[in-house]
Amino acid sequence: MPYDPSAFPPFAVTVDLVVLTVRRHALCALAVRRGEPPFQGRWALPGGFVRDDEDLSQAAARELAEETGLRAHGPAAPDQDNGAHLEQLATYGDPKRDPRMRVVSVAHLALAPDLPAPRAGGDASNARWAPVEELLQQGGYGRDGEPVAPLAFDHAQILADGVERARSKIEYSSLATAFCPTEFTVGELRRVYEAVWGVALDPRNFHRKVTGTPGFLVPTGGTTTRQGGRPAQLFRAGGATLLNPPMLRPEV
Amino acid sequence: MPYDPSAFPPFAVTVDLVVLTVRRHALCALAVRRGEPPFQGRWALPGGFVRDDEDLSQAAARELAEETGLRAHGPAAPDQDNGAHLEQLATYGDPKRDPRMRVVSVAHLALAPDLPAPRAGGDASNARWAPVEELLQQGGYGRDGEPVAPLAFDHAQILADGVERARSKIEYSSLATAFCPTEFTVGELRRVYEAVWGVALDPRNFHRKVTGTPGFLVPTGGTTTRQGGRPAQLFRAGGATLLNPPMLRPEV
DNA sequence: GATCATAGTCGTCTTCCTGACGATAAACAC
DNA sequence: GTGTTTATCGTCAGGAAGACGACTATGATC
Repeated sequence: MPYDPSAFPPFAVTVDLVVLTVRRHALCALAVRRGEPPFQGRWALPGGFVRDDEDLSQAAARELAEETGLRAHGPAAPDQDNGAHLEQLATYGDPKRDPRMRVVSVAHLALAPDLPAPRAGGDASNARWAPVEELLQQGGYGRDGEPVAPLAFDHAQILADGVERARSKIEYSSLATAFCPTEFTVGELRRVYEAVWGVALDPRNFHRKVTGTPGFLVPTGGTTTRQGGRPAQLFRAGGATLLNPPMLRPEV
Repeated sequence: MPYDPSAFPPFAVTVDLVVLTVRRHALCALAVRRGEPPFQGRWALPGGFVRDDEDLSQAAARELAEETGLRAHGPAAPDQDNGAHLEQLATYGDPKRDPRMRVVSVAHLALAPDLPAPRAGGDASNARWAPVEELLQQGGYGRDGEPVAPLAFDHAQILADGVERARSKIEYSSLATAFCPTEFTVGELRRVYEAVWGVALDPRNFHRKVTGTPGFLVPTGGTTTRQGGRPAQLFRAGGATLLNPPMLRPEV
């Protein structure tokens, strides 16, 4: 693949990942600790260089597998396996976003169920699920009272954009099911919405809405009591990807 | 800005523009004729290399100004001047999308009122507004009976994605006003929706909807009869950017 | 084992929004 | 004036959502 380097400025192209999940009623993102400068020791989004023969989505899927072990499927594919939803988010190319050189980062958004434990090259201390609220508060203090350093590079902005994308997209699509295991209850799905939006939803109206939307949920016949209380029906994600009319996010 | 070329594969980064407008009741996109290989003589989306000191949005705004003379304003800025709306669309990086070398293109979407005549370096024959329907039909025949060559590179895909973005975004935002001049009537705005969606809307329900949504339209006090018939009130775009509840796109 | 707490599920009622469509208003062409 | 075109207001029925009451089926507690 010959080219004339004088004809255009050379760029490094990376993919960065906003991997979201819901743990303990909170929206969490995967963060990895940087092992080398710049921003050594700081938390950052997982990511890496795009290889010479890779498409952008391939690179993102590869990084996702390396960091979490999750297989990815695109926005169009159904939620058959236990993989994560993966889609392109946006591209960030400020000339000064990386002090070393000109780097353009194609950010991707991944939504995963709670199950997997993070693994960054097998070193658990260098990867963690952190509440997005905690990752986004600049210069504040975490739950343990330790001062919180902001994310490396422009990753706070990328994370914020990814969270906003997720928040708006579960309104009009069935994407919230990507946060759930293969089989789940209406209540578990509702808790996903509540965690992502940070609001409380009326269980009765929510139940009516999701069970009344054709193609959204398919009953599996089983029930579970894992949430306590009366046994709940188990559902699988249906074929519908678009919700019409959408799920309404409460105002304030 | 030193870097080690062996540490990562070098990429060329370009911006491509999907510039949409509404002319004669049809959604049209700006196309330029390629003057050199590959795809010499074929129509393509305007675009170019990102410069070494430019942000991506700056590069897109520069290309837009070069091709159309339009000033751009971002998604957040109000529609004060006569500029065009400009936002990032998506990034395309298939390893084989450009036969010469590895090129990653950050596509942007611009929405402009009808006014400007295209100018590609002053040569009008090398730039034109074409109905998107015509640009997207692969291997068909245009209105003049001439065979239509598909757009260069993956630009048909990019254009299709841009059109889809515009179609969905005018549902829940006030973005349709970006297709209108500073002052416009309800009927003109309705014709924008009809052209972008390719459907007919009920004038009475549309009028009730847009005038009843707070912050969407601000009456200027003037009237016009430029559409014929009874004089219509003139409006300016209001401060509201999000439409809640959204404008509903008819099914079928 | 009765009681309680918890979560799930079904209904009702009111309100808001939309789609369908009738009716009137104000310009222009002839 | 008559007809045509576009704008604007009004009415009505149907659907969806928010608020909330009521009942059900578990496990936990006394």
